Amino acid sequence: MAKNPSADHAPVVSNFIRNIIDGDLASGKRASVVTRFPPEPNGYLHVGHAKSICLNFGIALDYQGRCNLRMDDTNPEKEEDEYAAAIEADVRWLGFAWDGEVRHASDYFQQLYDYAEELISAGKAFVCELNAEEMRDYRGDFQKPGKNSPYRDRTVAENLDLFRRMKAGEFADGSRTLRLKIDMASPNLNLRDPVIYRIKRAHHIKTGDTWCIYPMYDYTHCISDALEDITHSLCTLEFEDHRPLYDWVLDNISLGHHPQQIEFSRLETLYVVTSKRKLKQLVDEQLVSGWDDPRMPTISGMRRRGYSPEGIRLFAERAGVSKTPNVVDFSSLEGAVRETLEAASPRVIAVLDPIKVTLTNFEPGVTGSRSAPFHPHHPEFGERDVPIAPTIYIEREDFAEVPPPGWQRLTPGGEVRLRYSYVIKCDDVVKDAEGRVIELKCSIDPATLGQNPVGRKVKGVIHWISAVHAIEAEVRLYDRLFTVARPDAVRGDDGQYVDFKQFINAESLMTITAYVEPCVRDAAVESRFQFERLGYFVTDRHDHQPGAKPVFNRTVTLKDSWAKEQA
RNA sequence: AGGGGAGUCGCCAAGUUGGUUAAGGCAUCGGAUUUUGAUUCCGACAUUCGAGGGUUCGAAUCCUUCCUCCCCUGCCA
Repeated sequence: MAKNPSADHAPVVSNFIRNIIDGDLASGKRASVVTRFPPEPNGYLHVGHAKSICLNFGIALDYQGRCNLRMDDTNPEKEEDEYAAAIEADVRWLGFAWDGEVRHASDYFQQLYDYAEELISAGKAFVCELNAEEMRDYRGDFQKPGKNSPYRDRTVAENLDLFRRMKAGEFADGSRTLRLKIDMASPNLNLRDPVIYRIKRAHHIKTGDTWCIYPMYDYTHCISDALEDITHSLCTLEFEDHRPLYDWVLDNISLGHHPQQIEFSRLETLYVVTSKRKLKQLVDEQLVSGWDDPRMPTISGMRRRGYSPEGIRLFAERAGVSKTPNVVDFSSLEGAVRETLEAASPRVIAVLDPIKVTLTNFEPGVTGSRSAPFHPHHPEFGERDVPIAPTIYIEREDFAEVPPPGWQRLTPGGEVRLRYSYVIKCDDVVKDAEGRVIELKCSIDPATLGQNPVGRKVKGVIHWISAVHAIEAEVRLYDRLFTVARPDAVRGDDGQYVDFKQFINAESLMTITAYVEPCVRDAAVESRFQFERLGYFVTDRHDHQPGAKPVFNRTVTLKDSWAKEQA
């Protein structure tokens, strides 16, 4: 058994696919493991694809096999170079390397064509002239068997001639198809003489205008897999009904290799839509800034949001592989991301919603500052100075005039520790005409820098920043894009699905100006930080420029047991 | 004449040639540590495997009846 989990992979969890592979290796049915990830370049990859990527590439890694990246580009009307490029970038960013060059189903168009002639010659395929509507009618339905096409019994010579003329462009789009001769009475509709070639004059991203006939998915996928020596072809549950066709094609052409298709349940997340069509709608209708808007569940959106590849991989692993519905709350993803960010992110202080605090007994030359580590458990991250001055900002929500029970932060007359600095006491609250707190006058306990006060315990610690030392930064606070768990599955009074777009969270993006430590100004794009007590933030891939006013996206907040308790 | 799948703790998920205490993770709830109400650390968390019946010394695993959910009628993938 060639089980060899790579080091960066957590302990391998058994799943039914691994069991099949173990069995195949043990029995000698397979000598090695070759998988593939086969996206259609008709949109951006999302979190569901991430699971499939992790599964396919992860298995190849663990079994010391290979995994191909193959663009399933058989429908030129929907496919674009932009999508293909994004797919490659996303897979690479997730941390995986495909075997050799990127493959394309279109690389095999000639071979696919030749096998089609082979099937015709063997009397197993025919050129049909039924139009789409007639074909639907002839197909029958769940209750009724279909009827044979009137063109089903043409001679091999006639079929060959017609198919060649289809290829040569002699017929109009949609006027003819090549169909397999299987069984119009099959209870599996996929087997009722499926179409395998259609005429479509469309410019193809790879083959240009070379072809005017294009093969269909069912015919293409199995042959592509076989040509690439794939051993285990992993796909989602909705293809289970297609497996008999996958096998039929390979059993009826002169191609020796026969991969095994294995289906698993697709990953679904709550508070998210993952249909490419709906995601495209959000983009096209400008309800988000693009496919990589940080609120999008696309891989590029998650990347821009600041999610780590490690976190996404951890999430995929935790989601598991099975045939039962795999519905996972999006917060599970956030948890996995948070977990990977905890050890990896330098800490820095930022104040998002400031209240001015005047330190009334500040003494220049006497009141001191200390340096603070960039990570409390990793001294190798280094330290920086956190200067104090007579005027500082603290977070508005760290002060309460009338504190709830259990409050550990600042109150009138109360004490609190300034992170990495002194204990202060609030002596005075200054308000404006509307009664809003605009300033706090506090006094420092000079004996508390780097040491605990004697005779009393100060439990609370809050973050703060010196007003003169702080720099401004644009900070984008993101929240979930939808207000309901299943935005695409809500039914109205008439029982019909209501438009998912009406559940868009109006507060999913809030842009603010925050005060941050000056050391982040020169951070490169996609630098991740933990703003202490607030959460993880990343410099924006597109809008942040080192040296200029920083632009941060909030990746995810810290866990907050206090907030939970209050709720 | 319908076909194909799936039902194990709030969410994932092992376990299925029957063998006796039903893995693990997430979440949750306690408690300890903590100059992040974070992290870390300890501890708790399914007499029960969709329901009923049966076989057996013994069943989540075998038989049987029933219930629920998902997918399939593109010249999309």
